[in-house]
Amino acid sequence: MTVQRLADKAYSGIVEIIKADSLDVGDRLPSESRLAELFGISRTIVREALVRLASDGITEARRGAGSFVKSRPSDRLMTFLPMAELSSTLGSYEVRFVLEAEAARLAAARRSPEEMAEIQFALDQLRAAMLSNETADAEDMELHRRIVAATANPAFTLAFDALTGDIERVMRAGVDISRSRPPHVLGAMLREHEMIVEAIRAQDCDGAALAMRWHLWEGRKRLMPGEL
Amino acid sequence: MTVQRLADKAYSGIVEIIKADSLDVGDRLPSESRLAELFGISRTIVREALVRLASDGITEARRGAGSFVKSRPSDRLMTFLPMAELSSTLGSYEVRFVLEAEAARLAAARRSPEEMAEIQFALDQLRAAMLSNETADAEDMELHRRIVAATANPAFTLAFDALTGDIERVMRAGVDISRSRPPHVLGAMLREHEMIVEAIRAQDCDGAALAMRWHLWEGRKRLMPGEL
DNA sequence: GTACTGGAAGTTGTTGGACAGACTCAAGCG
DNA sequence: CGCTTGAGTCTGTCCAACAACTTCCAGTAC
Repeated sequence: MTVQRLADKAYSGIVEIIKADSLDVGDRLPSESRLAELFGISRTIVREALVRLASDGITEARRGAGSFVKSRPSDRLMTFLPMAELSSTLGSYEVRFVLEAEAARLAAARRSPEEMAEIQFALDQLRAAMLSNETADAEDMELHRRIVAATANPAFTLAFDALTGDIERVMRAGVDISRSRPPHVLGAMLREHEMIVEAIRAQDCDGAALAMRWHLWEGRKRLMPGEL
Repeated sequence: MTVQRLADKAYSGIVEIIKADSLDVGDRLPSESRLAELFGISRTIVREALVRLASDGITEARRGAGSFVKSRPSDRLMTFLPMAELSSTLGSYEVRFVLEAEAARLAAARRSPEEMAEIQFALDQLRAAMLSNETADAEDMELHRRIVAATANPAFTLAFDALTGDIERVMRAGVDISRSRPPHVLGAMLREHEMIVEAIRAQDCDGAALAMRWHLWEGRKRLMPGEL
């Protein structure tokens, strides 16, 4: 895929160092000069690798002090996947239950004629693929995505893309799901939070869901008082 | 927050160029030397910015040819937001309703003592921040994230991070929420899809949600027959 | 003994120049 | 017209140096 430039090798080399020496979060990496010497490349290239590592949130450079581990890359490469493989396919369904069921409801309410046509087309494609091929994963996914898209709510699509692993789409979409801050009704907000936490502590499932729904509803009202 | 190093300025400068000159996907950027001259900095620093832009999937460098636009940053910064600004903050709430309410329910059921302690800690932090500062957005977000994390389901966390714009975390997580294909019970599967589409066509909201839930449930049973 | 000061050493940030390898494009040749 | 060739351009890599900053310790003042 990617051409293995020297900077790429340096990148994985540094990741390797973090894993092999089991450097913890906050630990200091060898200096740029040292790494350059170690890999037999120039410091310039080591810097390029470090810039990318920093951009990926794995390391952090402090001028005059050194580069430090910010989050361990092994967390995603080793610990995370194997352990959670099963539970995440299962877990993915868990999320899709609530997400896509609601998306289907909204799609039914809001779909435009054009979106309906696209959904129908995706269904036809799926039918054709199923009859001819053995697998029709792509068509299946496409139909689901069309339905989600018909909610006319980009946030739904965003969540769906994230769940189905379409990271590229996620990045291309609106990243700043604006975090506009509500006015200072801090007291009420804090109380709502406390109610949620209390329900979770008490393992009161319905109570927790209800409190969260209430909190989000109030937050939305605070954010845009006009809208209903 | 971030110290404005020269490379950071170069990064936004290049983004600015792409937007201002409305460079399209596939168009070529000015050469590194030209950019260096333009910004009044050395080529090395321009390269650092380009490395990050490439790592972010915005540009792509081809040796001997130049750097090219791979995906327009304006798509997320300009085109997307202004049009959908209101609807996406509102829309974000719509999704969070269903997602976080269910997350709170699961968190209540599954939280470990450690996770409960973390949730409590986040709440304390939020309280402290609210009393001292004007804004406590970060603490608010952190509390919500802790609750979602207590579902013990990485897919929930993934969707949450995507919705709150924490793309870095999304990418760091396990990207391949494996798309293991169910065995070929194609006939049943197709019929379920048709029911969903039919409900959406008829604008039968509850029917659509129900059909989708049914479909996902059956799909999960097909995927792992043992698990209930 | 303790607290402050100063400086030396080490590290990242930035610069300018240099060369190799790869691509582009057009002039020139068959 | 089609192909080759070569000049010009561009990215990839290296080097040597200086600036700005942090860390740490020795030495001094109290």
